[in-house]
Amino acid sequence: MTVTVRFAPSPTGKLHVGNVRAALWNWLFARNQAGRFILRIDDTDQERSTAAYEDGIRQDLEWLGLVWDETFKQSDRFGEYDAVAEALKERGLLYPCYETPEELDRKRRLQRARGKPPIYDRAALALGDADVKALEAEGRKPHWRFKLSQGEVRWTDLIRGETSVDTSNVSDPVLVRADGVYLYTLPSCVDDADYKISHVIRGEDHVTNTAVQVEIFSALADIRGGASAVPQFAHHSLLIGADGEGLSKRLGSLSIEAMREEGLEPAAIASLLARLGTSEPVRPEPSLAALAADFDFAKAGRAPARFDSEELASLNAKILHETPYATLADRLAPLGVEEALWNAVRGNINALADAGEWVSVVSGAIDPVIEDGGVPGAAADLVPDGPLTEESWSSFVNAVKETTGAKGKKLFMPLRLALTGAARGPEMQVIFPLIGAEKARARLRGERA
RNA sequence: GGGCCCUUCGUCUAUCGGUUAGGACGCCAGGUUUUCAACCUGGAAAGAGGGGUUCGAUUCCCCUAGGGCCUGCCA
Repeated sequence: MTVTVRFAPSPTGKLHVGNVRAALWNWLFARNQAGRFILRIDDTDQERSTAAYEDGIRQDLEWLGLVWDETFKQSDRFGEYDAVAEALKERGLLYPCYETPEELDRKRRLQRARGKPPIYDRAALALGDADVKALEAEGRKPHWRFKLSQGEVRWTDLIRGETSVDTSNVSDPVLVRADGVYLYTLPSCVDDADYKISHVIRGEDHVTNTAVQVEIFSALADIRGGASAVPQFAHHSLLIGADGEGLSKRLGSLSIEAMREEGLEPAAIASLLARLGTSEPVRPEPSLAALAADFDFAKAGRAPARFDSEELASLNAKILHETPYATLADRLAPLGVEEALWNAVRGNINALADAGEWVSVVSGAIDPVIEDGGVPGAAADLVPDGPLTEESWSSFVNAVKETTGAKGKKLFMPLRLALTGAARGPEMQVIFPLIGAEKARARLRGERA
């Protein structure tokens, strides 16, 4: 059986670290198993779904390199859902309820106040024909709930091991809203079955949903007469913030779009999210292939893992440090960064855009920083003539040392400041020849050059 | 309130009753770079607390504490 997985975002918001981790794990598992990765857009709620969010999601996934083998939208499949819903109604597994949201809310409050779990009381099941007529006469439209077995649902979770949920602790889920909109539960099962999804990989926030959906898969198999096609499940732990608090409340700054705009490399994001919370050490991996190669559910931990954006920043720098010019040429060239400059500065930058700042140092004009004219002034006359090489720097510095008597930091820092205008940067040995003798002399004299 | 899950260095984790409790990242120190970064070497650093079970518990059981998730006509 070929492995088929899906990532199913709702286009009602942006992708963030949490859901992109689910996408990544699905993608990596598919790649590891030579399987297929499907992108499904869960847009049954046409009111809340927007084309802009959908485009954004696709753009983010492509940027990360999570290419899909197939994609579809749930809004194109209402006919399938309708057919299943009708069949469920015929079997009495999908029943109409007439409570308003306010009434349901009141019931739940009451149950809590009495120390009882807020589980739907199935009052609608006791309604007679006359009751229903009266309700409909009031103008009420029903919403539809799936009748749970109220038994134990078990599965062997690829991450959590033997897992069971007693569905008597769960309210019968609403599958269809009063306005006719399908909630995510039913379409998801229908699609998973129709697209032969073999593994459902998602966060542990879906564990109870899984129990419910396992029952729906059974009903589905019953309706369609085939063997039950319940996928395998893998529920990964969720991410929490570096401070140990849940991530869900403040995902704004953690959107993939924001990270892209900050200049983070997709490989850095993937390197962290693929292995955070696993026993595999997080290390910079420039390619998704390497991450896919050792992807294994057995390495996943069950405890929530902390997501730290500083860790991401440091991974980003390390990945840049080892990336050759050719790989990034299409992004570096527009910044005016040529290969020699890239090789000179890449070990010293945190974000790709930082390389652009060195362009003006080597080929543009900068204002030199002269704190004490002594060393630079003497050095200006000692800059060798002609083209500079990597050897030029040490002979130049030695000459300055002999002339001025300065050494160590007092020798070096004034030269760096005058020549580059900054207190830190790549090795002067490589940056000096790129600056060239002419600019070097001018800057050492304190002139803008 | 109820249900489920979790708890080993700062962080992610290994250990499947007997270990000097290992690794990675970070941190600290030294080296190197005549500076910073990078790099190299070394070092410090952990079983939440309390009860059991056992010859022996980080490991198995219970309680407590702490954390996460669910408890929607969201996904």
